[in-house]
Amino acid sequence: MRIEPHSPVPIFQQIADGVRSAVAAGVYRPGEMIPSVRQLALNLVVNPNTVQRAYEQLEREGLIISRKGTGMVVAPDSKLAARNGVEQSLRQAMTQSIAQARAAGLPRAIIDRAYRDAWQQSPEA
Amino acid sequence: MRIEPHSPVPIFQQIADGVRSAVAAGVYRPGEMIPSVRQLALNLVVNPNTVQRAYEQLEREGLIISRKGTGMVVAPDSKLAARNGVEQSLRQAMTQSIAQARAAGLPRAIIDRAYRDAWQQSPEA
Amino acid sequence: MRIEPHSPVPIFQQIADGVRSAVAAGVYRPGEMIPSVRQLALNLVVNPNTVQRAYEQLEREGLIISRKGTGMVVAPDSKLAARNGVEQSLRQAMTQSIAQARAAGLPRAIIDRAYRDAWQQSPEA
Amino acid sequence: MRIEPHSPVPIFQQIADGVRSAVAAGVYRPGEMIPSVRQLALNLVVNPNTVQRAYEQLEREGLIISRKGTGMVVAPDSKLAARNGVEQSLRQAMTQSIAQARAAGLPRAIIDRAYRDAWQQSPEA
DNA sequence: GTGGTCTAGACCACT
DNA sequence: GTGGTCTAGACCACT
Repeated sequence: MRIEPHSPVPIFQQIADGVRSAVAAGVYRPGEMIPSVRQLALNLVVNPNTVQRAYEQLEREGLIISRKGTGMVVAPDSKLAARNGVEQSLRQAMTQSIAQARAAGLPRAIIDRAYRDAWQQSPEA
Repeated sequence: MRIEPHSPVPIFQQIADGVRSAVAAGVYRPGEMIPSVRQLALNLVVNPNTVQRAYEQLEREGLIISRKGTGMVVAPDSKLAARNGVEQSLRQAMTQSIAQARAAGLPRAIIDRAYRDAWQQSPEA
Repeated sequence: MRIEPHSPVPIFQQIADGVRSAVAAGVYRPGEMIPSVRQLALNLVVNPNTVQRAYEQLEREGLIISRKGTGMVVAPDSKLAARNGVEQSLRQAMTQSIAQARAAGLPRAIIDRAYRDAWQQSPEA
Repeated sequence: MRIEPHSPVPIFQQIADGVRSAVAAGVYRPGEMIPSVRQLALNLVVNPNTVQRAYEQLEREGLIISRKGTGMVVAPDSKLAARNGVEQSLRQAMTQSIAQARAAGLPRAIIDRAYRDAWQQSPEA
């Protein structure tokens, strides 16, 4: 997981997105523990409070469960929920991108090609 | 043009994107004037300073030219430049969206469907 | 609104409860502004971050709306929502108190008297 | 006895409350032994240190007495003391709940109904 | 001035 | 060591 410090997307949001994605991909499975607040903060070279905020959001979403003194555990049935969350934000981004492109008068051929090219550039899962 | 005040994308950026898109679509043509800072600020319910910042960015991009005392004019040959700008940001957004979805393990069928659905939801140009 | 710094209830939670209560009571009405983060922090002799956290929670509950550069506004229809929130936490506290008292074998007469006495001690609204 | 791990009330406090309630109810009688630290920790799925802290508090209150090598014994005359402790915390909770509800403008009818409903929901002693 | 995010550093409850 | 809360202080976007 990489943090882009100059992105307009807040760092804590990037962290939450990254962990959600990892849960969706099955990197962390229900019942497993995810990195501790302090550990992940060290890895990402980020303040622990920032990681804490990301984890709080994921707990509100029901993806993880916090246990004092023990750590954070991936919630049961969280994989599907995470996948849905990722798909939802994908759809939102797609819709907005395409709407903007069409508003600017880009022809369908151009947009379709952008989509295909994006596929080829993205790393395989 | 709509402003989303809670988006992580700064408002001035959203405004710049919107105007660029309008130039690309030919809504504003080379030599024509675009809305005054105050006028657009009123329309979007936004502070004039914010519009000002957006216009400064577009001027740096060469899409518009300020004429003292009269206002901002669309630069000659700006339509193609605007189109290219819009396409570029489209490609960037697509690439990032798809990369995120694949990282989360979403299968191609899901992503393709999201793309098709996004097309149907977007208003015709 | 008073903060009890040694209460086990977190300060930010006490602040959120206090503002929710004020909205429910009609002290702040829909469309009106509530004290700024910094102002309330000064009043309560508390760090601005702590107030910020309380306001974030209220925004998630839909009771208030934040506007960058302007301040926080009470949401429309928020009074009823706030009242419901207060009533819900009242019921929860009551249920727990009574359950504990009965578990300890306190007779109904004692519990009823505690309830009546509590009424007399509480200040009129 | 149930522990709510996410309650703002510290776990050791919840445990102390539970044991005090049991003594008040006569579940544990003067001279009898209460569960060992380890045993109760296992039951509640809690760390022994936490139970230890709860017992220390009860010992300070004079409700239980530690006998080296054998365990904790319920103190003589402790039943009445425990009852008084439970009643006192009941009154405190009631007073605070009602004060909060009235501050939020809830009418008496609503509060009375919450009280009656709480009675019906609580299990018989 | 106003909200939003972040760092640095501290203390608490719990394991 | 682990999560949860809080202070002090800074910078950013927006009004």
